[in-house]
Amino acid sequence: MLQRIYGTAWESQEALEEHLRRLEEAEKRDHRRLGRELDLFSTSDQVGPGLIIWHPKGARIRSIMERLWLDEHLKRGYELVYSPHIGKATLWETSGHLEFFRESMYDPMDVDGQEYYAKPMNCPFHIQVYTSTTRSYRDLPIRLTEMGTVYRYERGGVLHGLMRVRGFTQDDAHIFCRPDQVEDEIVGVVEFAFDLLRTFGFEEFDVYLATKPEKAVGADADWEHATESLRKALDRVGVDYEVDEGGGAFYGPKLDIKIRDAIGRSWQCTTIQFDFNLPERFDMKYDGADGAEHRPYMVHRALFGSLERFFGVLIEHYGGAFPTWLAPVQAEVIPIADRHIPYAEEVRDQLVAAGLRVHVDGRNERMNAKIRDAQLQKVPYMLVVGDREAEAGGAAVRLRSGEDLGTLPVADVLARIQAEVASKA
RNA sequence: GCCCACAUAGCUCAGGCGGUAGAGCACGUUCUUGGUAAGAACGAGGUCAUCGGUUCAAAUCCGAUUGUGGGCUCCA
Repeated sequence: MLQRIYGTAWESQEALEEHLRRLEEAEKRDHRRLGRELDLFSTSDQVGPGLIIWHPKGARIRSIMERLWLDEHLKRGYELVYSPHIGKATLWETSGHLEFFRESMYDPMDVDGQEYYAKPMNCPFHIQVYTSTTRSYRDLPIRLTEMGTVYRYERGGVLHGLMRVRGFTQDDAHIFCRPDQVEDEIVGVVEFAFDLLRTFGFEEFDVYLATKPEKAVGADADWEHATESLRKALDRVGVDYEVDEGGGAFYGPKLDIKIRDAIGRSWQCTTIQFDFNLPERFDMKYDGADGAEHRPYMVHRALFGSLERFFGVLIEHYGGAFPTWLAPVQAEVIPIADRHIPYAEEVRDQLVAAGLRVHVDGRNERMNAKIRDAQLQKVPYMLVVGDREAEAGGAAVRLRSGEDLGTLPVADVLARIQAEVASKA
């Protein structure tokens, strides 16, 4: 009989204690625990493992992420598309997914005698946009983006909270361009990625450039050009990276960005991948200046990676204490006694009218309990209102750090929160 | 998918070497109307994950299934 025994060894008592502290810190930040405590999301046995139910507070944060995502993409020349969640077997035969990715796909459903598969990736659909008409070299680059929800069969033992799931939404985009545009496109994507990740509070990154593996499709010259453009782009943007020799996908070289969270853990989110396979399979082309047909370069990229995973990382990074611009509830108005509820609602209405997310704690509890609960919910601003505040037309401001700002006019409270939101601090 | 462990109230857990279960928090009602991290009393809430086996009797023992956690492998 075989028995597995796990153990760890430490050089010193201090090293062990440090390790235990980290474990404890990680447990406090565990997104599954915070997801429940802060009422952000859940999973349900009735729905199925690896399928995420976004609750109002989690969905609030997601919608903020999605708005930012859309604005930034439109600013950067991407065009928004939407595609269906299922597609015919022939589509996945053409794409090669049934040949190479079948074990991650769910069994097909029968629709009028045709087999349809839930999509594990968005690319074939975006390619349909491209191939729906003839393309000129003047049309390129074409950048198509979509919050695309995909379904992948993941083995039971690997599922984990939001980090590894069976249905997830990618902030997907596909860039189709000419060889001479590749480098600038990659620079654009890399800069975009760092901008976006920094906005969400991440400062440290590990970048990996994965090159051609043994088994690969596509011409050597294309691989070289693509890999070179990745290198050059990284140099131009000025980031350090490691080369993962032979670690690319069979269809193209790639660049992965891992982010370091507040307690030093590393998470894979952003991925930028060339694809020499799909353009061939779907016979994508454009008319060149020379009058001949050419194959466009294709780049897949996801910056958040998946919204689910990124949200999980965000929760752990901030330990649930989201910055004000992301916080599902930005301010909790705390009436001291029942008679202050109408005034509390007035304050809330003023702030909500100005676009803030504000809630009144009108429960029959003592102010102390309401403050405690708002603290535990990690609400950035607590606005205590009693006789004095109602009289003065203000609110006593307490921050979740415990700091007491004293009584401020409602207009000042609004200005302060708005400034904080605008700075995304 | 593989190895190991676990599954008792919404949450965190206790108990139960076989005779149908408890606490704290949360929830409801009432009292209280309180000035910066938990006011009080009362109440409701569980076919002890599911299915099957052993037994006079299963929440408890056994098996399977499902789910969860940790690890392996793979990925967004």
